[in-house]
Amino acid sequence: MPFSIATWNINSVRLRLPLVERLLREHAPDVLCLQETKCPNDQFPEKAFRALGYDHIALHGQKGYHGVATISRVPFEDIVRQDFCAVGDARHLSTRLVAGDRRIRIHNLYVPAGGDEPDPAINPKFRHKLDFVEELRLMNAEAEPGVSALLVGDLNIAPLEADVWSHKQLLKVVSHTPVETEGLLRAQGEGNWTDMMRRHVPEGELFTWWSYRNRDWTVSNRGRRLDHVWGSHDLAPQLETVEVLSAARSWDRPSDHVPVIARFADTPG
DNA sequence: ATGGTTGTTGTACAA
Repeated sequence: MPFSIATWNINSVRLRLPLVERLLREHAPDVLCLQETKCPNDQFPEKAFRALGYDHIALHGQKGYHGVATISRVPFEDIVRQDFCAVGDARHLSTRLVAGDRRIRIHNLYVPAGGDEPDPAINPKFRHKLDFVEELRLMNAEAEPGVSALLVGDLNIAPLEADVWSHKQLLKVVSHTPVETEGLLRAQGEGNWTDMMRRHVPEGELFTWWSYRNRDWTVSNRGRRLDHVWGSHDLAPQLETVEVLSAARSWDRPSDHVPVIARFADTPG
């Protein structure tokens, strides 16, 4: 059985429920990982997802800020919520499910944005972001024997030069500073993760986010790749496609992030 | 160099 997963920073799941429904109707991923739901668990619009065949819903929400949700057609075997940096933020949600002859652990993550000033000595939000990425180094794709792994979400860092519209102009801008990009790539390597988006599109610009602070995002195309799909190495040969739904940036009242969908083939034999 | 927009909440703050 093939397997597909979508990740999307939705920036309020209640406000943009029609957009999420459109994504599920038109692209029908097996699993959808949402970030920035900004929705307490008891107010999550579960009915709308069940109506579309997504009966299995794992939540880690909080009022007003952050919040992640994992929505699935297939049941979860296990659900874990990790409190990164022990500050009580709802920024991580881990689920495990069966897809064909595989078991897959899925980490859904929302890394702190980090504020505007890229100096941890004077900006506590940036300090928090760097600490969060440090903790991410401990998240290993091979942590569970016999279980494949995916790590998706808004990591709020664009690690490669081609992940931003101007490498030079963003070197001192939070999301693309060397301390962040090096930290993220270190976490990726130490955790035995494959960057599935770059496996599919090794070179050239690849963006998933365009600021609201440009009236028309298509004119200057000043994007960044803040959203990611990482997988355990065993899943890499199974990867068929990664699709960045850039068109969603122009949907009615859009999120500033667009969905990313990865599709995997069945294990041969 | 600066300011630009959006969502939630409350008349500020985070992104």
